[in-house]
Amino acid sequence: MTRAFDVAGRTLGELAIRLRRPLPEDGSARAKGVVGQLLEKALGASAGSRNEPDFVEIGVELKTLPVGTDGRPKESTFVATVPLVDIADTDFEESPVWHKLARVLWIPIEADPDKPLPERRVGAPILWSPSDPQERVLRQDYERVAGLVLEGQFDQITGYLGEYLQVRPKAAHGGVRTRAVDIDGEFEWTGPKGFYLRTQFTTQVLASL
Amino acid sequence: MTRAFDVAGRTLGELAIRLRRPLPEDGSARAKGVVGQLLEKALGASAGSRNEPDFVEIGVELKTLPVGTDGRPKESTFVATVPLVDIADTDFEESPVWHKLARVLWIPIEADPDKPLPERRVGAPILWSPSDPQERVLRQDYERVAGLVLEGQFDQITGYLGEYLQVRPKAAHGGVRTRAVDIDGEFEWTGPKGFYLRTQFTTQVLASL
DNA sequence: CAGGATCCACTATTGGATCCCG
DNA sequence: CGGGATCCAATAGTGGATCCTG
Repeated sequence: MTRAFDVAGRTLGELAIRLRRPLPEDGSARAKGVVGQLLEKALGASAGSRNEPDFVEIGVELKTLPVGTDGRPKESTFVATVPLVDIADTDFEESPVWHKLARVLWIPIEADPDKPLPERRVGAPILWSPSDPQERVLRQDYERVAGLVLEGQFDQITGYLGEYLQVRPKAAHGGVRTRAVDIDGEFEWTGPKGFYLRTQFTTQVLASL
Repeated sequence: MTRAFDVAGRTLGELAIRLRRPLPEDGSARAKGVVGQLLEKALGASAGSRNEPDFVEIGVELKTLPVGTDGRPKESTFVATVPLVDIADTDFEESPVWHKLARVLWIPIEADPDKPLPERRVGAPILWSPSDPQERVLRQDYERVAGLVLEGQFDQITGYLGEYLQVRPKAAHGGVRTRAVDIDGEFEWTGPKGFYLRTQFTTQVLASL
């Protein structure tokens, strides 16, 4: 938290120079993900861990959150890939989704598309855990999807499902196929998918503070 | 209710013929309001009453409600004109808004824009009164507007105000001006306004049945 | 003009598609 | 490919403008 408050108020340009990392001028499609990775470095997150929080020792996941001039999130938040092969074996408590959402350090980032990336400022950090009601809804959303995966109903898994947690494609482009296991244990090809938090939900999280 | 159930399921064309009233073919801008007036005749509403329910004797207001193929309302519902001169003297209980909303006979009407007006069907009637929580919100929305009218803050009265009840222009066109009284008792010119129920709210009303 | 309403241009939302880095 | 995300075309929503009848 000390490190997080230290970067609060600084521009992305300042952070990039300090860390000797390149930073594109514009916040266009060419910059997807770079801000998240810049903040990981800036806060000293353990990089490259799999299905584990960014700060393994303290069980904290780092998430940057693009916010508009009104302070509200502009986009949904990627949480984790949907396991299309072995979701059967993971209860919610043991799922990557829960591991990542149990404790999140939210870092709001200015995201006015007209403002050059280096000039955008980092906001005040928020260390958050789901409330009990929030956890219940997240679990319900997760289990609904898990059930459909188990039944091999991959086509019924669309972005419309889920109150807080939704499922959307997660790939370089729509043509990417990955293997999944249907209810009979047979392989099937389908598009890779990811769990995302709806913007509505992260708006609610920020507003409650 | 007997009359209302009698017209349920019939087409607007059937009603028009029976009542010997003309009915435009298309549901375009040229037909605004005609369906409401057709149903008034069909159900024998007392016509031309001022700030009183359509069925004065039993205190029931008739409202047609355009619904899509999914059965949900497609438009907001006009309730009453905003009194810009003498709202000061009317508490919510004595207001035209409350007089009209205390008991409403909702008549859903098919409103697929591609379907000719005479072919559209009348739905099952719903006799409704606000629940206590609904009434509280309606009162709050009303009183907020009443307060602004009393202060002469006519420009602050926009469609954004109100959870269930909103205020929108009510005139033949934007250039129409009417007289209002400001906080000092002076006359001022402003656009005529009306109270409307948000589509969200009437959706909730229909869904609760 | 008042009562009965809908039209529609614009904004907000969003779900599917896409992009960067190592 | 997996982890970090945003883009954007299409849809849904809404507030101001407008239209009919008597």
